[in-house]
Amino acid sequence: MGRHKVLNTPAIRRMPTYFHKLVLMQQAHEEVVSTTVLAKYMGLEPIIVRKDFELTGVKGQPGIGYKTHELIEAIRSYLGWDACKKACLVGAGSLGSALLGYQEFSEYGMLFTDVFDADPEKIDTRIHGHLVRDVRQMTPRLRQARPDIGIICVPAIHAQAVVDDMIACGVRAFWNFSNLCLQVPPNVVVQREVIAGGLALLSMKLKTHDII
Amino acid sequence: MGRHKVLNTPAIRRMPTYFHKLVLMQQAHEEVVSTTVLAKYMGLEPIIVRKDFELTGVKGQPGIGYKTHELIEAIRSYLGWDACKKACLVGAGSLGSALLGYQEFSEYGMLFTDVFDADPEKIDTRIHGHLVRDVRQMTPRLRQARPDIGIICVPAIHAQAVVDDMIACGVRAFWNFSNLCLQVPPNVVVQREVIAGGLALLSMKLKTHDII
DNA sequence: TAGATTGTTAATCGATTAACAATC
DNA sequence: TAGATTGTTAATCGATTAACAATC
Repeated sequence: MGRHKVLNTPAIRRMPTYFHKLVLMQQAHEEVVSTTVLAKYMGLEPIIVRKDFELTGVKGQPGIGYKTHELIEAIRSYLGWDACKKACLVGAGSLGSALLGYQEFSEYGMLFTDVFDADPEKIDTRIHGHLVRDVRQMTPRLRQARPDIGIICVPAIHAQAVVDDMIACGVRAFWNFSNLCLQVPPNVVVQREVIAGGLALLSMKLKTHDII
Repeated sequence: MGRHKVLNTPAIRRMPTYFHKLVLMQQAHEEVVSTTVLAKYMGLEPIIVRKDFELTGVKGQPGIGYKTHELIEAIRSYLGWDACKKACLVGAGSLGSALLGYQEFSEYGMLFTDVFDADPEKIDTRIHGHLVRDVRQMTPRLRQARPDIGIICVPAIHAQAVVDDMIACGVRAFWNFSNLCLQVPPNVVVQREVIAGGLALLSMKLKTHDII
C-alpha cells in the first residue's frame, strides 16, 4: 500500500544538508572538508557524518579529509539526484507557490513540467515562471507528459481524488503535502511531509527545556 | 548548541497524524477507535500505534479500542499542545504565507502574535488576517511581546542575523525553515525543517521501486 | 614528531516487531 | 463461544556511538 521500508532513513534525511553546505563550500573554493567541520556546523558528532559518507561509497584521506567535489558527486549519485525527474504540481496556493520558487530543486534533478489549479484567478497566469493550467485539463495532458512525480498541494478534500486521477494517468510516485494519508495501490510510492510533525518535536523540546 | 536529544522522535512525529485523524473521526461521531483502523489508514502495523499510544499514558479497553476523545486529549497533553505558545514569524514570502494560513496551528496551541518582513510592498498589509510589520521594528516590539517561538522564513542570507536579534530579545526556541543550520547558544532550541530531506527519501523510493 | 583525520570493527542504545495472556 | 482488541514482556533489528589502528 505504498509503504515500503527505506533503510538508513535518518542518514538519507541528513544528506541534503551536507549536500547544500558542500556546494556553498565549493563555491568558496574550499576544496577539502573534514567531518569535524560539517559535524560542528550541523550540531552532530563527526562519527555520524563519517558513517553517512561511508554509505555513499566515497573515500577520504586519513589525516586530511574528503575532496569537496567528490563528496558532492557521491551524495548526488547516492540519492539518485543525477537522474532527471519530471514533476507535476497540483494546487498553486501559498505552499505550492513556495515549492515552485525553490530554485534548489533543479540542482536535485527535479523539474516542474506541469502545474495545475482549480482557481480561475490563477489559471493561465505564471507563478515563478511556471504556467498554471486548469486542473480539468490534467488527465489529457498527463497522459502525454508522463511526469515521474506528483506533488500534492491541494486542500485535503480534493487530495485523494487528484491522486486517483494521477494514478490513472500512470503516475507512480507522490510527494504529499496534504494533511491526509493517501490510499494508493502497492506499486505506488508516497512521501508525505507532515509539517505538524516538526511542531510536535519543537513542542517536546520546549517542554524538556522548560521554555514553556 | 541547541541540539538536544529528544527520545521517541519517530513516535512524536507520528502523533500529529493520529491527532488529526482522530479529530476528524470525532467530528464523524466515531466515539471508539482501534489501532487496527488507524494503522491501516497510516500504512503502519497496529503494534506501532499501540506502542505510541502507550507513551501518552492513555488506556484502551481490550477487545474494544480507545475512546476517541481520551486519545485526543492524551496526545494533546503529551505533546504539550494544551499550552499556548506565542509565535513570531519572520519572512512573509510564499512559505511564510502558507504557514500563516494553516488554521490547524491554533488547535496545536500555537498562535501567531507577530509577523515581520523587509519588503515595503508587504509591510502594513495583512496576510491571512495577520498584520505584517517592518522588520526594523522587530527588536523593540519583541522585547514587549516576548514570543515563545521564532519562525524563520527569511532568505538564507538573513536567517542567522534575524535569529541573533531574536535571541537578544529573549527568544529561546526557533522553527527554522531556512536552508541553513542556525548557530545558537546551548540554552536555545531549534527545530529545522528540511524540505529537501523529504525529496531525498522520495528519490530513494523511486530508485528502490525502479520508477526512474 | 604531534595533531588531525579517516576507516573499520565492536559495543551500546533505542525503536520496532513478535508473542501471547487477558479482556470485552 | 469466537473474534477482535489491548497490555505487557521478550526478541530482533537497525542506528548511533566508542575505540583504535592507519594515514597524512
